[in-house]
Amino acid sequence: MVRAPCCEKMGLKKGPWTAEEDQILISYIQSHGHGNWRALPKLSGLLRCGKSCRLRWTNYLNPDIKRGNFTREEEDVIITLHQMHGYGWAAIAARLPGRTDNEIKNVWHTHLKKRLKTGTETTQESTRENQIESKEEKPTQSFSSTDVSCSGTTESSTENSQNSMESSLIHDIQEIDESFWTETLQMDSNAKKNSMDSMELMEGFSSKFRDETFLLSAGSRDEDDMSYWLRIFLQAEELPKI
DNA sequence: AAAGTTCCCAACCGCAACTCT
DNA sequence: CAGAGTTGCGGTTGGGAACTT
Repeated sequence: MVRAPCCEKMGLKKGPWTAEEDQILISYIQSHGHGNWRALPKLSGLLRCGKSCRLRWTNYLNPDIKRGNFTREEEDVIITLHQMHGYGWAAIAARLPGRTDNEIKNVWHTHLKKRLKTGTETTQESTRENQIESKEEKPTQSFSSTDVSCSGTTESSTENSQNSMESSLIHDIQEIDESFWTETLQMDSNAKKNSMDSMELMEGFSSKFRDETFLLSAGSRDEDDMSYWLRIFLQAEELPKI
């Protein structure tokens, strides 16, 4: 497969985006959508390659993106899913509404890796990080709950109660077997074919669960409540094949 | 206050998968 | 079915901000 020439084309701008460029991209997508990224720069008048436009939009300008720091719960979700998926950032991002794969990747490399390391150094559990570092063997569903809950070693007493809740959730996550992810990823693939985006997929999940009524035990729906999504994952094992 | 170092994140690169003709 | 074009993903990097000496 011959790679299509991209930014090396003369005349295309690289580097940080200016506010004007952002505005052009936003207004163009708002009025025309982004059917063809490659044609978008030409049509919108931007001196950027389509790839750069797509990245700028998906990682920064998209209004669906949740800005700001990651919550403790989000970080724990990343750690947990990472231990299951390996470096499947896109798969993890699909399960953290409003977060991008790039963002998650950055958080992992800047915070979570260290956090895990610090945690593992202070406990008897030092093997997991080594396994992760050793270039990601196939992700496995069998891991110790202490691997995750040990992260962040010096917690305040208020955080301790939160940690115990997280530990409980994480313990539940361990119960999800590989077939869940196989099926979920298959759903992702099918959803892509149907042009569903990840949010629609998640909505599909939640409405499906509501239909099944077992969401009754999952608490109230709140887009920003990571516990909600965690519970969705936990109960997804019972999801009938779509 | 200045120089050096570390941290963080937006953006780029290259590959692979997917879609279209 | 093959090949060209397009999109998505993960790895990596450049440079500004924050911190330390």
